[in-house]
Amino acid sequence: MLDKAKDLFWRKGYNGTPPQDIIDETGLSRSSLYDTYGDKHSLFLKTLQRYRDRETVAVIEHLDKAEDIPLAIRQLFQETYKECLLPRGRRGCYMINAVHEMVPHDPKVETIVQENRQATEDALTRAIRRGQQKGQISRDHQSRSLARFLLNGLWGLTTQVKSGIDRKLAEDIIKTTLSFL
Amino acid sequence: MLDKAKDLFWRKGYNGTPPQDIIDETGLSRSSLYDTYGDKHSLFLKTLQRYRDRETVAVIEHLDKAEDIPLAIRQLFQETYKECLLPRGRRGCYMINAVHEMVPHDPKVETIVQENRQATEDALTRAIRRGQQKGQISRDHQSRSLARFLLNGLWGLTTQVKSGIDRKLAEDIIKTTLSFL
DNA sequence: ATTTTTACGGAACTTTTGTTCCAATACAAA
DNA sequence: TTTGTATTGGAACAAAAGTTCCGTAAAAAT
Repeated sequence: MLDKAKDLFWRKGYNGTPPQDIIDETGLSRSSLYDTYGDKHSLFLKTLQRYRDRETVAVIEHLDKAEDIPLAIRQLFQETYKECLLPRGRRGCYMINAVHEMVPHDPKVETIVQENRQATEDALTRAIRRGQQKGQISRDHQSRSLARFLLNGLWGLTTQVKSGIDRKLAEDIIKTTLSFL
Repeated sequence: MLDKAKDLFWRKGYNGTPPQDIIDETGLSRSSLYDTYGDKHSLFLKTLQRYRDRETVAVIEHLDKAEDIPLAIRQLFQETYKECLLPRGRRGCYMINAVHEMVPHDPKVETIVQENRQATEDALTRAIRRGQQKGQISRDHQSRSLARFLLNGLWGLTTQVKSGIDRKLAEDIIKTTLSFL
């Protein structure tokens, strides 16, 4: 159920998804929806937390378990690219959509997004530090600065994909970005 | 008038700005608003075109006139940072807000955004090519690839600022990104 | 088997949103 | 001065959004 609601919010945004759509998509009754999840805003928060608990945690594990760090980072970029496109058309990244639609006027969403951002930066930093120790990644910059740089490129990529760039362009961006490691 | 409407859309988004707010902010009467600008969507398109005709054109001129290319690019990043914050709080970049809120389901907005993106990429490419000829910028990558890379970093930055990163973090990202030129 | 809890269908209600209409007023051109 | 043209204030409307309520049915617990 939460996944279906998440999918709707993902593709059409929070404001673009009326309760009726959620009811149609999930098959849940109107009253059950409100009884179980509270109002629409609470429901959205639950889907956002669910996203963090699944997707973000998976990314962090992926990085923490990686042996070949440059490869793991390349995979992260490529997976992010795919996730922004599928299924059913350009939809961007759930967290970053939330940044744009909700963060400036929604403290609860802001908190989740910032925690999420920080956790990802930390995981990237750990991975890069290990990569530097292994000699897989340049030591010209501090691991944390590189992590921030990569995260910035990743966030840029999600927006570019949503704006409609084609696959070749995306790969050129990824290639150039990763060449600096 | 268009600037006041633009400012509202910028801070609160298209869906977050009801006609009443536009009326209150501009002092225009309800009927004049609809007589002069058509419906809300047409009004939004006009503000977006206005943004392109002013801000984007200014960026392109800035790049095309620059002598010290790395400096000009640094200024572009720093100006973008400021523009995302002021006035009246984090608001991001007008074009990129439009990407997130409108592009996936609005062909007219999509067209404007893509033209805008392409024009900026082209201007960055010209500037980088000149910088490479002058020996100010590394020739390790093609000018167009570097331009795409920078644009990606710029778009990432606008989102990060909107998400609430502080000044130091923004400067670290800018510094690392520009160090690869 | 009976009580308690949970879920459902659907009517109904309040706001908000986006838009139109019209009569009255100001303004410009003739 | 008259005549035509914008501009305004504001009422009014239809549709959509978000939420609540309630009587009934299904499920679980006792």
